Amino acid sequence: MSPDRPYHHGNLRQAVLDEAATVVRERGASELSLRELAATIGVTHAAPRRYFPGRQDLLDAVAVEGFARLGARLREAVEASPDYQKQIRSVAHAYLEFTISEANLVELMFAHKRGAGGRAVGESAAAAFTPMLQMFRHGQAEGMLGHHDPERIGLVFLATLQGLAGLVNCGVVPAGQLDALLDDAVARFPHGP
Amino acid sequence: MSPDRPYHHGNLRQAVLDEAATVVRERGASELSLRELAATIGVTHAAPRRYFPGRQDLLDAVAVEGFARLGARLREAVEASPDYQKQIRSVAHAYLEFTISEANLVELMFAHKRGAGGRAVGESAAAAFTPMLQMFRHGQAEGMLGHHDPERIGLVFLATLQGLAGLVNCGVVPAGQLDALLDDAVARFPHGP
DNA sequence: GCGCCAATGTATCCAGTGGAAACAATCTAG
DNA sequence: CTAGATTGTTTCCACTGGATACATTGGCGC
Repeated sequence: MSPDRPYHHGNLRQAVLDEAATVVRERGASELSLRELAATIGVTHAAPRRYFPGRQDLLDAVAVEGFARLGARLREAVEASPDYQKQIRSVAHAYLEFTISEANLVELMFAHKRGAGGRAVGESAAAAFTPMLQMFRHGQAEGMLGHHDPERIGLVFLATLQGLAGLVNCGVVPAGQLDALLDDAVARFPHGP
Repeated sequence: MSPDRPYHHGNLRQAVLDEAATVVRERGASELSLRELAATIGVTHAAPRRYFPGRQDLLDAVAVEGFARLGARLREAVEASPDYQKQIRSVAHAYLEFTISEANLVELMFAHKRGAGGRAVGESAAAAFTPMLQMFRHGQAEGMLGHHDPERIGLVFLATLQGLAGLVNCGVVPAGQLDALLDDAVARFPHGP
C-alpha cells in the first residue's frame, strides 16, 4: 500500500459508484470487475463491499443513477416548450440521444431482474418517465389525443422509442435511418379518433 | 468416468446447444456456466470447446436458433390469414407471446454486440423479420398504408412491439395492461395520410 | 484385415472473479 | 483518554473460462 494515502478514502462510496458508471458506460456491465475497479481506485477488493454487499447491488445503484440522469433529460425536454407538438419531438430526440449514446448503461438499466432487490431501480425508472406521461396528460387536455387514456398512449410511445433505440443499438436498424424512423414514429402520436 | 458410456458422445454439438438453450431460457444467459453444462451432459468441460471455441460462440449459436424459432412463429402468424387487418394483430400477438414467454432468450438475442463475431446473429435476425416486412408491403399494395415506405413502417411497428415486450419484462408495465396497450399500438398501423 | 491419421474427448494447469470471515487501523462520542 | 463503532486489509474459498498436452476412438487407404 502506498503510505502517502490515508487509510480512509473519505468518499469511497461515491468513488466506487463513479468508477463503476464509467466502466459500464465504456465497456458494458458484464465487463465490470469488482477487483479491477477496487484496484483502479486504490483500495482492496473487499473495501467496496462495505457499501455494496454484492455485485448486483452496485449495478443497481448505477442503474438508479442512470434513470435519474435520463429523467432529468426528459424533464428538460418537456419544459423546453409549452407546445405539445414541440414537446413530443423534443422528448423523442432526447430519449433516443441518451439511449443511443449511453447504450451500455441503458442496457443495464432495463436488464434489471424484476423481483430481485431491483425494486429501487423500478421506482427510479417510474420517476424518470413521469415527466413524459404528464406531457401526454397535458396533450389530452389540449385536445390533441382524442378520448384515449393518456397513460396508455404514453406507454406505447415510450415503448416505441425504447424499441427503436434497441434496434439501432443491436444493429438491426442502421443509425442513418433513425431520423426518418423517428419522424414516422412521432407522427403517429398527435392523432386520435 | 462411467465405463458404460461410449468415449464419443455421437452428437455432442447438438446436445451442448440444446442444454445451453434450456439453461438460457430458465436462468438467463449470464447464469450459463460452461463447466456445469458439460457436467450435466456428462463430458469434460473442455470437450464442448471443439465445437464452440469460446463462451460467446455458444451464446451466439443459441441466439441464432432463437431467431430461427421466432422467424417461424412470425411466418406462421402472417400466413394464417390473407387479411392484412388480421395479419397485423396475429403477428403482434405472436411476437409478444414469444418475446415474453422467452424473455431470457430474447434478452440474449438482442444483446449481441454488433461488430463482434455476432454477424451471423444479425443475419438470422434480419431473416426472422422478413415475413413481417413483407406483410407491410402487401398491406401497402392493398392500400392500407397510404404512400409511406412500408419498410419504415415495418421497422417502427417492430420497434413498438419490441419496446412493449421490454417494458413488460423489466416490470415497468404490468402484464395485465399488455392487451390494452397492444390494441392501442396495433390501431396506429392501418392508417396513413 | 491392418496400420496410420484425423477427429473427438480427457487431464491438468492457469489467471481471474465474487464472496466470506477474521483482523487491523482510524475516527468519534463520552 | 479510552471504548466502541467505522472503515480497510488480509487471507481464504469455490468457481469460472481458457490453454495445452495427452489419450481414445473411428475411418480411410492399402
